[in-house]
Amino acid sequence: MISIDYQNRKPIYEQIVERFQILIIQGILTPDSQIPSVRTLAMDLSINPNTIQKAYALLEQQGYIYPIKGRGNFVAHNEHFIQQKRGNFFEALATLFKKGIEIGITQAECTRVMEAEYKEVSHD
Amino acid sequence: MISIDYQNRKPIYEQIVERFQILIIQGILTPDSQIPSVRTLAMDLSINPNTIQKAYALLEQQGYIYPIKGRGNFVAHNEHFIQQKRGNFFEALATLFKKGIEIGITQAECTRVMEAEYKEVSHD
Amino acid sequence: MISIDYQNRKPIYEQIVERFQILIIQGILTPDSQIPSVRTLAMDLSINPNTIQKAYALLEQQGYIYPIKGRGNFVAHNEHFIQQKRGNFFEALATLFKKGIEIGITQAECTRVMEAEYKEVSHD
Amino acid sequence: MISIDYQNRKPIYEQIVERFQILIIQGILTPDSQIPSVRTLAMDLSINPNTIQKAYALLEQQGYIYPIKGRGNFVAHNEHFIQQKRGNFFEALATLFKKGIEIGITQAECTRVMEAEYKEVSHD
DNA sequence: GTGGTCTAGACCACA
DNA sequence: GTGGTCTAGACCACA
Repeated sequence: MISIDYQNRKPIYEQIVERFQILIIQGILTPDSQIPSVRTLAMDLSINPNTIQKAYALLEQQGYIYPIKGRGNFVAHNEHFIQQKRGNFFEALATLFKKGIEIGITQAECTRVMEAEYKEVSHD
Repeated sequence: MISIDYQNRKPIYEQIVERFQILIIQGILTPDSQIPSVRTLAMDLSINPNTIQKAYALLEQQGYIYPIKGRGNFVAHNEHFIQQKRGNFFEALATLFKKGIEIGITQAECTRVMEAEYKEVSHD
Repeated sequence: MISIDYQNRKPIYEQIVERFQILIIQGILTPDSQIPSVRTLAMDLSINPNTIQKAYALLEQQGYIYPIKGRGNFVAHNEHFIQQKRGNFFEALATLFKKGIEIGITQAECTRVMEAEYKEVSHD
Repeated sequence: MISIDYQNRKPIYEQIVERFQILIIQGILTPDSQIPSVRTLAMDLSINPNTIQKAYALLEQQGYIYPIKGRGNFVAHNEHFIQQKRGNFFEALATLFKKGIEIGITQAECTRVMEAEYKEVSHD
């Protein structure tokens, strides 16, 4: 369920954080269910445990997961972070539109891209 | 015309590169016009000449500017890179929409953001 | 595998870039294999790490290598750049013949040089 | 008769030197004929007189021209430098073939380029 | 004065 | 340990 894209310029720990965020928001990982241990996931992805550690620390800090000492990490039940994610998205979108406007991209061109992406989904 | 945002996580040299790209694409810097010398710009922004050097080297490599030895750097006349920039934008936009879809953002919500940004521009 | 010619007027970083290009094109450095770290190579050649950094940055930009943060740099698998290199060669060759023609060099003389070089190789 | 290519990475003074060498070798500039003064040529090409000065100094040093104080610079009559030029050419050609061999260019491919260039000339 | 190369050395993020 | 960014400063070729 977690995979790493080494071509991606984003740091690995960030990729892991985002992947878990999406799985939790989409409800694929349900509240109170256990997530893989640091060691297990590190082995599975064959990356440094420090990296997983860092990702889990961030997820905990953001309220996505909670630890139980000696047992492991579990998905929190908190609807709050969906709003955070949505906020981040809208901010990123607005920033991108600003950049597009700077280089002369028209609204019509953006609409075309948007429709293409959303149509693709409705076919699934 | 060039300013640095130290809050920005982007490296200084990248900020400079992007700023020049926009000024050139928008036609504010016209072909064959001279851009500030490495030393001058370094002084103006009070940063190290090496950092400017790096930015200029990238701009040259991407075809935005060309150097004349002993004279300085000049804006190239190449319509080619506008297309590159546009391509990058559309790719980034599509990627962002994909992310939005993953967290349940609707097309209507994206449209609202888009219209807000484009209306702001038409008011200028 | 990498050596520097201080007599050569070419900058050190360029010599390093070209050396790696050849090693990669010849398949001596295979795709996904790791190349020496910036610091290691700098120590081995007893030059400044920044110079290696610059060479690696260029190789990355040209698609010859790709970095994994915190791990190192690796040879990319891209057949594309062999064509680039070939193109560059043919262009350089044509330019040189034009110069030869200007000073009255005959085709027969060029052929003689060519055969000498290619014979030398077949003896290896 | 002299023109400068600013796109060319070669320094201007070198371009001027080479251009004169060719004109002299080809006999277009005949022995004892006067070449333009430093100032005149600098004006015509609208470049720095220092640059012409440097070019003429090199040409004199290589025996292509000789100065007469108060009168100007004149073409020398020396068949010697044609041999030099030829030597340089053959050396450059051999070096280039070596590079081509390194990246797997065949002799047949080189021959094709050579024939194309020489055919083009015979049509003139 | 102009850009280009290089060294020495610091500091940071990431794994 | 690994690469990436940046500063300070020197030295060079070129115009």
